Amino acid sequence: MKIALVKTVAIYGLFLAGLTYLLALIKFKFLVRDLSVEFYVGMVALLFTALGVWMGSKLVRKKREPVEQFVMNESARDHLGITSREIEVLTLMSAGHSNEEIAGQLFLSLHTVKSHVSHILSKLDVNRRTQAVEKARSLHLIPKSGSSLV
Amino acid sequence: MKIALVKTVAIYGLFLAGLTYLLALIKFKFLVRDLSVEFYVGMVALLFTALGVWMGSKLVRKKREPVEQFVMNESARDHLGITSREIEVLTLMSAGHSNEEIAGQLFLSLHTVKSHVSHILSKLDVNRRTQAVEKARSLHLIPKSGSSLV
DNA sequence: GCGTGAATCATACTTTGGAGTGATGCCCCC
DNA sequence: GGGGGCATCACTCCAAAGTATGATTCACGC
Repeated sequence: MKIALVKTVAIYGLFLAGLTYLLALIKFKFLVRDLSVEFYVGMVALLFTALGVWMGSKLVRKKREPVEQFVMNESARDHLGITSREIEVLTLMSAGHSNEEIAGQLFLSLHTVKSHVSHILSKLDVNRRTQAVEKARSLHLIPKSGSSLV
Repeated sequence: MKIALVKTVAIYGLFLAGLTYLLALIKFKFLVRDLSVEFYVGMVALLFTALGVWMGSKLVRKKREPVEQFVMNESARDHLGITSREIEVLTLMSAGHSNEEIAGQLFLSLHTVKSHVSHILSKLDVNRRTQAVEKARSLHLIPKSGSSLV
């Protein structure tokens, strides 16, 4: 994470240096002091401002993008003793599926699904599936609504 | 919204112009062509890059901050014909409350709550409360989980 | 090899949810 | 002043969810 940031900054730094050199070169090769210095400076300022905006937005976006994607809160899961199979059931529950639909999708009997759901409810210390989904989301055991899963 | 953005850009543009003028002035007043042009250009480039980064991050942040807070999707609500009372029930449903609990909190009979819930389900075109909550969230009829409400 | 725990399926039972239908009072609007 | 939508309450019926308890199989670890 931190290394990637430093690398990005370094790359932009090198890019900046190269661009500066190039500009100076162009000035001496082709413009030969004929153009006003103010105009030249203005061009440089514009160019580097644009570069700065680009670089800044790139850095900011790098910092924010990972917030969107889901990472499982493993410690909470382990602490509550919730198994991977229960997470599967929980995920389908959160999509609004009935026990019977979950049974169909996971190739289980309705009994087994009910058993899993019961365990989930007791482990999350709630007594309704809707509450279980709420709690699981707030504990980052399952993604927020709207996220796509396989 | 859009006006504020334009205003911000205009202010930064003016600031840029002023800074350019100031730099040119300084060059002619005090450095008098003694310093190498490359060094001068480098300074300008650095300064304006920094300005660009600042400006860029400012603009990006302006765009992202309001995303956090909840705004009701009025058009969707009106289009589906969902009433304010139904939104109240929906909100409590989304917190995982049972019909009886909702009845208690809103000082209603269980029958009335069931009636509201039925209307909500048919208006949202679903047949389970968990799905209704999912759909209502995705339509921005109710806040995402974790948001605080009165 | 024996205990432990996950995953599976089962039976029996209670509670909650949801569909269908209908009634009443209220307010707004033509 | 009558129709329409909303909010409220009511009753029935069936489906789904949840509780309780327990059996079986399998894998893992000491």
